[in-house]
Amino acid sequence: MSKRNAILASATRLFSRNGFQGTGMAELSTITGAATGTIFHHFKNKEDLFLQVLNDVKESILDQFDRHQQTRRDQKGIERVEGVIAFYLNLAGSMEDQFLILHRHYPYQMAKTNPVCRSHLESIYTCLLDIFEEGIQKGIQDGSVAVEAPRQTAMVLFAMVDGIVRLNTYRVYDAGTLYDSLMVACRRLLKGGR
Amino acid sequence: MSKRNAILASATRLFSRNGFQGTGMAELSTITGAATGTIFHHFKNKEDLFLQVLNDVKESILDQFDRHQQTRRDQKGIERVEGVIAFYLNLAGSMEDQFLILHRHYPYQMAKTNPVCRSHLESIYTCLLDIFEEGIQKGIQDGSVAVEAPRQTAMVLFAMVDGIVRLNTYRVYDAGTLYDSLMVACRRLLKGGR
DNA sequence: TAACCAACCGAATGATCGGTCGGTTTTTTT
DNA sequence: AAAAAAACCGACCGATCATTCGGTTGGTTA
Repeated sequence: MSKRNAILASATRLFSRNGFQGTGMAELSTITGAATGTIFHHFKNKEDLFLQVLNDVKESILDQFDRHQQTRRDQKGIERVEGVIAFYLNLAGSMEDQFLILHRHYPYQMAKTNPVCRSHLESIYTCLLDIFEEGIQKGIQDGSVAVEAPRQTAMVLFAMVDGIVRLNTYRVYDAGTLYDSLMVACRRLLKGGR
Repeated sequence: MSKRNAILASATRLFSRNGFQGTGMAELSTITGAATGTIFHHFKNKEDLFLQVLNDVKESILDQFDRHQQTRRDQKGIERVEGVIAFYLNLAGSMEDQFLILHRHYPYQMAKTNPVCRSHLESIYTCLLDIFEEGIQKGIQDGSVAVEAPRQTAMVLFAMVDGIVRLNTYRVYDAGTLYDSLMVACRRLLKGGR
């Protein structure tokens, strides 16, 4: 692996575990075996490095979901939504570091002043919400979903799923057993009262 | 106001806005007008200061919810839950700094090694989940709520509400218009399929 | 082979960090 | 009023921070 990629990989892990301010270039240098000079040869500063990491996070997450969207196109709307949720929960487990970066506060703080950062975050959330909404829309058409406002419902649904992932990450409570309850809640929410 | 309280108040604001590592004692000294020596006279170090802040956050949030629980005891279960959600959303707006600290990552990281920190966080989440669950239990008894697992449902409900608050804080999307959708989702979720 | 260039190195830099300490002022106690 | 205690001050400390810079290396091009 090239030094540049090694730096990016380790930076992803450090940023996710220790945050932006908690990650030191000296530490990164030790772990990767690259001199500090080398790091700054490839990335113009710490913020630039973080943006590259965020860009990779964006691309890998979007890539995963795009690939998932290609499968099982024959399912009913409600089944697609349930499939997306299951995929989301699974991905949050297998791409822990990437999701942890998104669950930290720093990116959103940086997004206030840095348009590149903001753009990455918007791309990710737009993609995720679109996927949820698409399933809902399809469900409305085939009768498997009964809601009035698809976009808002997609947001509420996303907030719920992502909230569960967070509860699980924080480990204040064991939320690992909540997946079934989450699915039940999803079905009730979409099939609607009455 | 005493210097100690001024330090605590400013520390709450700084920790919530800039995080633990992003908050400097020199900055805190400038803002409060207290010399750095004074800060360390009242708090033995930065971590201790943070724990005091977190303790205040815990006490004020628990106090607010305890007070809210004393009101409208005649309501049906479903109405109580809806009232709690409305109160939660309202509180997240009026106690922005306190909620922001809870939505940051640092406290949960610190909780892994610091039992005092962990205890504060557990108190808060236990209280909140108990309140949600209590409403659900009452609803099951009076027939206004139909779910099978009250505790798990309380967690899912909490994840949903807190997720909406986060979406609103991050401001990647305007979630301010989601409160109605959230209430609809809550009702569907509790009144059940069929 | 000479010139070039990107990758790489690590010592050095100034700024900033959390934290200390000896001393002064203010408040409380007696 | 005297003494004790608590609050407060700010210069100072060593460590660590992100970043710089002059120089070396190894492969590619002219």
